[in-house]
This record gives sequence, structure tokens and C-alpha cells, in this order.
Amino acid sequence: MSTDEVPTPTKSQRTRAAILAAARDHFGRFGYDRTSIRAIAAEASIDPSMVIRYFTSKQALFAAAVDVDLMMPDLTTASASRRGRLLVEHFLSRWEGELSDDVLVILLRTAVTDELVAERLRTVFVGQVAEALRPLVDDDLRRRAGLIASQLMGIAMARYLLRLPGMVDRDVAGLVADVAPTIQRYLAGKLPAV
Amino acid sequence: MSTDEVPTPTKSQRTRAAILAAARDHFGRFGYDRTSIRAIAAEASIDPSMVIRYFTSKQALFAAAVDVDLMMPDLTTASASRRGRLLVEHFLSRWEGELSDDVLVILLRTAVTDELVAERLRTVFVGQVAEALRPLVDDDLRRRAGLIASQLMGIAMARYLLRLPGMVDRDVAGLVADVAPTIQRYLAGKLPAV
DNA sequence: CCTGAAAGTCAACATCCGTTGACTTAACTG
DNA sequence: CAGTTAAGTCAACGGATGTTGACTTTCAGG
Repeated sequence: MSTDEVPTPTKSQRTRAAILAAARDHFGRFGYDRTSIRAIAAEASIDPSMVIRYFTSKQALFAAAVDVDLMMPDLTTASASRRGRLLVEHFLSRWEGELSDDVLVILLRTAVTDELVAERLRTVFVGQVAEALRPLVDDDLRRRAGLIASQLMGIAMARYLLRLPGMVDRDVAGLVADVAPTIQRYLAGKLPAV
Repeated sequence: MSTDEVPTPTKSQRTRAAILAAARDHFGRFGYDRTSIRAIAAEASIDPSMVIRYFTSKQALFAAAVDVDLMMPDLTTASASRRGRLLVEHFLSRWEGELSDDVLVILLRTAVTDELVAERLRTVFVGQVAEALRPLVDDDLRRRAGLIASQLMGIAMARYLLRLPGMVDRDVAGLVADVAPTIQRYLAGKLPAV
């Protein structure tokens, strides 16, 4: 209680939280452009002007709603040969459940049409993915991180955003088993010279 | 000249082509929502109402502009061990150059926020990718096609749409060499049971 | 040259959007 | 209880969009 921050379930900044939740829901399901402040306000049972009052603009609301923490697991404690599988499991388990308000999915949906959001996603991958991989990898960090990101994002796109057949009709365990060797090779396998 | 269709460089349905070109350019660069008919008309040096006159609506124009042909190569003539590499080379060479008006990129950009476009992309993958793979694969066609699609789409996202570091700063040959074994395994390698 | 259809222009419509300012209600403090 | 401040409502603004209909220009064919 002493070091914890804001133990107070304080007044009506529950509305602030309600706005954020509604925003994440709408942004996640429809993307930035097709989400209107009016719709967010309606879902939060509040007036549209309040949304602007709490956050200054739609863009600022989006920025506040999408605060990314990939919660990358500590892979150094796992045996080297199992790290690829662990990485795949981490992302898939994160996305299973209802993923509509997963911030990473929101970012993916928006980054393809918004250069500022793309820049943000780049920062996340460099700062969190590449950084988590650094202690495991001695050579070609950027190269390996890029390859891993491409395969993981491809799965997110194919299975969760586009719902491609052949990807949606799989159970998580099977998918992990299929993809883990790929990630393991990108992570620690021998890659072709230059 | 007899069986060829419309050898005539006919009248001003060059404008029709101009509209389509401008539409592909804008849709490809900014996505569906951020492309206005007025902007397309301006780029085609024409009045916005003409765009509607030629195509009935913005949605119909999009549908007409995005007519997808992946031009999948015939992989059966290649030796079985090189087919993965060929597949990767095919897609990468297609996307290198200026890709802004590549219909597949336009589809990718739009499908993440538009369910109808996503459905269309699904049809393309089932009808063209899976179909091209059918003669090469004896088991688990959908499974293998889904895995391949996920890795290839992941590359498109990471390198061309999001421009992730570690993916943009590679030459094509190096990228092909890195990814080819993955595709080869998804295509013909032994996959875990069920 | 005249005519009539095709190609193109112009202005306006209805609608939705983000955002703003004036106003009213609720809640807390003295 | 009075009064100040925060929380919330209401109506409107200016702008952009897709789409429409009436009008004008272009131009081939008799």
C-alpha cells in the first residue's frame, strides 16, 4: 500500500478507464479510420465531447490507448534448444482468447495505413523484441530479429486478422509444433553467409 | 486480330484506364479509407463525377482496380528441392521495384480493416496459392499452404508495409537464402503428426 | 452544316466527422 | 448550507466525403 501507486479507486476517472477500454475495443475491431469518437463515446455511455476533454484529440486517444508492452518472456533461463518453441507459445497464447483489444493487434491493423503508427511498431520491435533476443544471440541480431518478427507477424495476420483457412482451423499446439522449428532456426540456427 | 479482344486503342476509355491507374496508385499508397474519389479524379485530371460515372461507386471502383492474379509460377518443372527457393524468389521479385500499385499489397493493406476484402484475399489464397501447390503436395495441403502463406505475408508486412529494420536493410538474395529453407520445409518437409 | 449522342464540367445535396464553447448538474469543501 | 470546482450535456461550427442531376462541350455521321 505504501509503494503501490494509486490504491484509490478514485472518483470518475473510472470514466477515463471506460473511454480507454471502449477505444481499445473499437480501434482493435475496426482500425483507426473506421472508429469514430462518437462510437467510442456511445460505448462508454458518455458524451463525445468528454472524450476530447479527457484526451485532447482522436490521435492522442489512440496513442494513450495503445501502450505496448509485449511482456517478452525471459528466454535465458530456458535451454537453448527450446527457446524457439517458447517464443512461439508466448505470442500464440497471448493472441488466443479474445484478441480484439490486444494492443499489438490494434497496432498491426493500423500500422499498414498510418506511417506514424508504423514508426511506433518499429520502435516496439527494436526496443522489445530485438532487446529480448540480444542476450541469446551473438551474431546477426538485427537479421535474426527481423526474420523472427516476419514469421510471427505473418501468423498474426494469417490466423487472426485475415482468418485464412489452413491457419484458423488449427489448434494452438499443432501450430506451435509446426512453426517452432522455423523460429528456432532463425534464432539460433546456422544462417547462410551474408 | 480476330480472336483478340478490342484491338482498338479506342476513344476515351483511355480515361477509364487512367482512373484505374490513379485508383491503384492511391489505394496502394494510402489504403481504402484514406483514398478519396476526389483525389483519384485529380490525379487522373478528371472530374470526380466521372469516376462515379465509369464505375458506379467507390467500392465498385476498388473491386475493379484490385483484380488479383498472383501469376504463380509452375513449380512442377523444378526439382523438388528447389521449389521452396523458387517460391520465395517469385514473390520477392514481384514486390521489389515500386510496389505501391501491386494489387496484392493493396489487398493486404485493406484486408485488415475490411471484412469483404479479407474474404477476397482468402479466396485468392485458396484459389491460387493452394491450387498451385496441389500438384506438389500429397498430404496436408491446407496446412502447408497456410504455413507458407503466413511466412510470405509476414515478409510482405515486415519489409514492404512496416519497413522493419532488419528486414529492409537486406538484399533480396540474402533474404531469399534465409527464408527458402523455411518455405521448403513447409512445402515438402516432414511436419509433426497432427 | 446540323444533329444527337457521348464525354466532361459544375454546383449542390445529404451525411458524417473531429472539435469547440456555453451551459447545466453533481460533488466536495469550508 | 453556500459556494467553488469538477463532471457531464447540448447544440453547433467548419470541413471533407460519396454521390447526384442539370448543364455544357466535343465530335462523328448524315
